[in-house]
Amino acid sequence: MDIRTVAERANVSVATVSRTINRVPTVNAKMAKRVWDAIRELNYFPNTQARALVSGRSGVFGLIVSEITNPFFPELIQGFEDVAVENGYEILVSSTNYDPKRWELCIRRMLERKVEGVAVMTFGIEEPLLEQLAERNVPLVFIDSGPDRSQVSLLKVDYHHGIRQGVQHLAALGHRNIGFISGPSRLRSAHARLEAFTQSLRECGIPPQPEWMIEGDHTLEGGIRATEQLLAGNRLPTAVMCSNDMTAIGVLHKAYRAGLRVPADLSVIGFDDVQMARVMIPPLTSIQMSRVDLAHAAVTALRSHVENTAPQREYSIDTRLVVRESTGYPPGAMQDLRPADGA
Amino acid sequence: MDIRTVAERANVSVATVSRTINRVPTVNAKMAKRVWDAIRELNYFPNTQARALVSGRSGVFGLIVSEITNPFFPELIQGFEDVAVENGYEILVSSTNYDPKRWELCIRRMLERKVEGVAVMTFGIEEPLLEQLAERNVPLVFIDSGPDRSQVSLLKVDYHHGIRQGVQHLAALGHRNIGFISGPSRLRSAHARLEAFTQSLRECGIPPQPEWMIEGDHTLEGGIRATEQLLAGNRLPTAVMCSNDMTAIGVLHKAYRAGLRVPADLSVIGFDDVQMARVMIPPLTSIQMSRVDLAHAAVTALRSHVENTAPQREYSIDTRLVVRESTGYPPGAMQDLRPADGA
DNA sequence: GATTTTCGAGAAAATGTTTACTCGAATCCT
DNA sequence: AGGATTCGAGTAAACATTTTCTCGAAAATC
Repeated sequence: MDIRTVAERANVSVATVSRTINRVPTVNAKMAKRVWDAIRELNYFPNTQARALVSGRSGVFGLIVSEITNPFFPELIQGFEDVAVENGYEILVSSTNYDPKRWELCIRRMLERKVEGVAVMTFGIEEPLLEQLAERNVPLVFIDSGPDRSQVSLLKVDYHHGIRQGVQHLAALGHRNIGFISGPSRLRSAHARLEAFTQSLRECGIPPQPEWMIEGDHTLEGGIRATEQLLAGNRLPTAVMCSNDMTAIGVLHKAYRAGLRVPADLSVIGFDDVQMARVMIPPLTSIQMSRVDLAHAAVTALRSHVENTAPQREYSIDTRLVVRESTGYPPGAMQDLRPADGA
Repeated sequence: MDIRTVAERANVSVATVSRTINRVPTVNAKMAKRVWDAIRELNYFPNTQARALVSGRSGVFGLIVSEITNPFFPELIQGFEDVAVENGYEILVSSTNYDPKRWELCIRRMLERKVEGVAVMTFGIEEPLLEQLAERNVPLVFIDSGPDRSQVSLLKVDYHHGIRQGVQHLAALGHRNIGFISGPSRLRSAHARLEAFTQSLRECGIPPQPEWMIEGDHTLEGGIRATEQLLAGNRLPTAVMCSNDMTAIGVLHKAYRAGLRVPADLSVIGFDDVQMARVMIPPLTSIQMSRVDLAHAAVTALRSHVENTAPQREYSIDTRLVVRESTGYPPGAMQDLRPADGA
């Protein structure tokens, strides 16, 4: 069944059917009704590929994420899907798993399916591979930083705000010895978070301690390893901030293994505020970065490029501290804030 | 740049280029080389929409999941993506969030993009909506149960094996009072799990206690609520099995809130064995159902339908117990298995 | 060596849309 | 009222492929 069938049934030309479907205003209301009736009766819907072929527009946005199994990303994907579909776009999700081979496949898939724009929501970026997209003038959106070029937008995350809130929170509780487990150092965003941390530390008059700045990799295992490293040192910080929640969960786990009580012996702050943070034991204090905002901004940016309505180059995403129970007074402060029961 | 450009460059006809790309065996090796060279030099790749349009094959498989934010699903999606892409298919993922409105949108998206098959990996199924897919002869795969029709395959999960292992494990530890938090009762799979549980219980000579069979909804909140219900009763079981890991994590959380130690006061077993189970506090004993197996079987089933190579109607997926530390002797057994330190 | 068969490459139709162009009718202006 | 203009619907070209058919040349048969 195709548009011709509908045309015959409605006694109009195929062009009229097409115009009706695409809501071209010149079509007579009476005919439009005939067409819509025919469409409903036949349960017809247009063939996307034919449409895409002739119009040169696939109606698909690509979304590249680091790894779909990190709970941060599903929440992002969900948001992206929702707002994309709402605006009539389909999405093509692909995860790189930090593997260059997969990166290549990813890009290739995007290219083959002729996506109209790609949101690169991974934190590590393989610049040379993205060239292929840029070459073909595919609009792109990045988090934090990307090539400065037309057709490219940036989602600037205000790491500083949330991280400063976190540091101040810890400082207010009396912590002076605060560690940080960063993401992979080659990642700009990981660097930015670390930078925000040390700067916030200085603002609070606390000198950063290099021995407590550990490089993680944004995974559970990375968090566990980093904690081991911390435990192996001669002095332990009383609090540790993490570059993401998975890392923080790894820390929680290793602390439990090592018999360290959180927050009595060690306060922990995560970053992202994934759903799971709420039910960790203890519930994880974390810095929230809204996946919905991120997704919304990404789709908006992409849309504004393809439908070129004054494309904005930068969107800003803010972060804020969510205090739960993985942070408390440092050991020796002679107090324990942990409530007996809560929500 | 299109196939014509390649044809000119290679000095052959477009038909030959097409045949070369599609590896039709009749094309002369020498010409094929010329074509491949041209393709490489031009960095050409075929237009998927045109291809799909004429061949009537989109090369896309749909994947419908319940909710992408339940960690079970991302792992499944990842597996599905991997094996689909490996076989030259693209995937279109959509999540229903248990919302009939979204179900409808889901199906519509699948239909519009002309998917060649759909894996319905959600546990609740909206039969009437799926009619639309069946009508158009789209091959389908379901978990557990679905309409008995040609073009439909089933992934039969052997719940019994894993659940029996779980019950036996608990019984061996000395538990006689075992609760179960099921999924929504209208879900066949939830029912199947509950069934497997009560049967296993009987096999161990333990009479099932209706007051300890609580209906959850496969979410964190459901697990929390179910535990509250359990706590409100006059007798507490010494162990509780859950229909999925999210529920179990909710139980862990609520137990922590209520000051119940796991496993000293209450043993907990999950189902699915999501990645996160390993790092729960304490690490969660769970019944594993391999996402990779599931994904693999789903794609295999779909492929065998579209490439109709003797489509198999049923695939069986097994489950097995993974013992961690959320299970131990029941209170009063005067022993504590919890190790001082571990991995 | 002539006729038939096989083989492989090219020409062209077909796929389901959109959209520029065409063209008749209706409206408008003088 | 008659010509110009506007309006809206239909015709057909275009999109990038695949695939059927065609057809010439080479191979095989007698």
